[in-house]
Amino acid sequence: MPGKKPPCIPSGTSSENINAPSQAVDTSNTTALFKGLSEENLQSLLSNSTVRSIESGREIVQHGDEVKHLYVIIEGSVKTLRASAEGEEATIRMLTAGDTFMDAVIFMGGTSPIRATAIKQSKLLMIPAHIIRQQVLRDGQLGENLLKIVSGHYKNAMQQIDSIVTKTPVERLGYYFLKLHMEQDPNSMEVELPFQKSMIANHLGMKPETFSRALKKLKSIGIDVDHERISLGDAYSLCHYCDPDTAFSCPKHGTPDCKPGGCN
Amino acid sequence: MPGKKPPCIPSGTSSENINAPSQAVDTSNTTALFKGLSEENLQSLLSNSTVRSIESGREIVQHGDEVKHLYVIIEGSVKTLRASAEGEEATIRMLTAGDTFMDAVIFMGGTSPIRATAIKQSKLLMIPAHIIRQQVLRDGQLGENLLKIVSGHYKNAMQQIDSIVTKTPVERLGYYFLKLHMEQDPNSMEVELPFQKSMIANHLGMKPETFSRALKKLKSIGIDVDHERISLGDAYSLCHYCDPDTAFSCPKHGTPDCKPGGCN
DNA sequence: GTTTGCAATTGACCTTAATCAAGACAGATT
DNA sequence: AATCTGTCTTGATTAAGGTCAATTGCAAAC
Repeated sequence: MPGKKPPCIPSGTSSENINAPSQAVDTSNTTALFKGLSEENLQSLLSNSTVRSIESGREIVQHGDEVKHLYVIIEGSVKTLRASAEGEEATIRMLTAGDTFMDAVIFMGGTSPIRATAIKQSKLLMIPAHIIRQQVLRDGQLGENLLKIVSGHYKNAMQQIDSIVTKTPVERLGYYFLKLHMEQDPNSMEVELPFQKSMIANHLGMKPETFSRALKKLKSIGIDVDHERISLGDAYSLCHYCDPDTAFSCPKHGTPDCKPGGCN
Repeated sequence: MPGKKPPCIPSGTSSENINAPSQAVDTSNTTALFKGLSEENLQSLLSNSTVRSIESGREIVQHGDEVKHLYVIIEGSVKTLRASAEGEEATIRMLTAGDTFMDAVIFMGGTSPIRATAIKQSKLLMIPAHIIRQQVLRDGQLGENLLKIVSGHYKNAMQQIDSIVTKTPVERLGYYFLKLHMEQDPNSMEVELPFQKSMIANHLGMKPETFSRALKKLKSIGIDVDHERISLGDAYSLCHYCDPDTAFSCPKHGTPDCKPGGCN
């Protein structure tokens, strides 16, 4: 396997390190991490943190690194993935502003089982791992916030497993679109793909070619994708791909037209 | 899809409910959950808990249930899984004594995205979810313990995703055997399958037939499986299926014979 | 306006694991 | 011992998705 060699360059490269200005971080909508923290505890986190800019494509954390920070994305996007020695990748999460990562890893013990890569020019808030670990013992609210965050990741991972094992590529794609639709704007008939198609394909456990063919099949039921714009035929066209779990948080749930995949 | 109907009978069936005798639970080796808790906080958890026996095959939590307890397995085994309406299942975890479940779910918000089923006659300690949530805010140690547990689950889920996406069935099986080998007894040349083969097959994202054929291939490299006994040809025969992450916690790591899958 | 580069698409082909259908085997029951 | 039951194994076939290779399309760079 020549050619595609896993990058072995030490990270921490051409990136400016600024000392954490607490005003640089919007603590209100940025994250569930800071929710409900006392002013004192919040400051204690922020005053120890730094902000760092990183350019697209750079590795933030490598497989096997000792993880020294919890990261909050201030702007840009990042993906987390597992990569095999053969160069094959399995994308775990794709993140945008407000998301955190390495939040779970710092409680795992041992080195990082995942890699994190910037997929856009990004600005990251870095909170030292030892500060987090220390403060969790004192601040129950922080613990609860982290538990909610990590549990959420776990839930997504379980859905990802489920998708890959039990669903066809077309169904996986439909399900992914549905979730995008719901988190972006459940009333709009347009959805936007927030990431590169090949990256989404990998996240859904399929090859770009298969992704492309799946798009074609969705077109035949009224879901048209032009570049990164998805337009839905009618408001219910994605409902077929719904699962009971997602239905629960859907405004259309209960409507006569709501027939999630399994109920028929 | 006739025949295999998803069970829609309310749970909470023929199961004896005993009021939590704290001496019924071995708090020392049972769980990471209780580790380092003050006597007072531990008692506060246990005094509110109940113990329940459940027979093999019974549902403990169904998809969509509101989850009212965190469960600790005192004896027996349990699996957690996601099931589609078509009757297809994706096994997430397979648990034995000392393991906890619904630990993450109670922090997710909403109803349970997974099902839990007893796969052996089991005895469970049930700690009310509201007690846990409440106590996390007061007891940082409990929060840390839960974070470690849930992060561990997340890590396993990521490895599961990775396995299914990037590895062949034989590799997945080898990897699974390796992990069994390491957690059971890294020095023994014998490993025991703790679960039914068809269940392991599902957990690894393959059909029982494929599992069976994978066993055959492993036999040709000296890993022989007779019923639930796995015997290894030599101590390093599973090393080929190792990943850098697992290598890290392997006693053989660093040995000249240690060549994890990717290093060659 | 042309060129270059990358992502996405399309088609032809092939590999792999799922499917379907028997058959083997062990453990329990009588 | 004989039957039954469920699990596992084995073989033949199929279909889904991967692979390979060529092409399109767009956007940035020249």
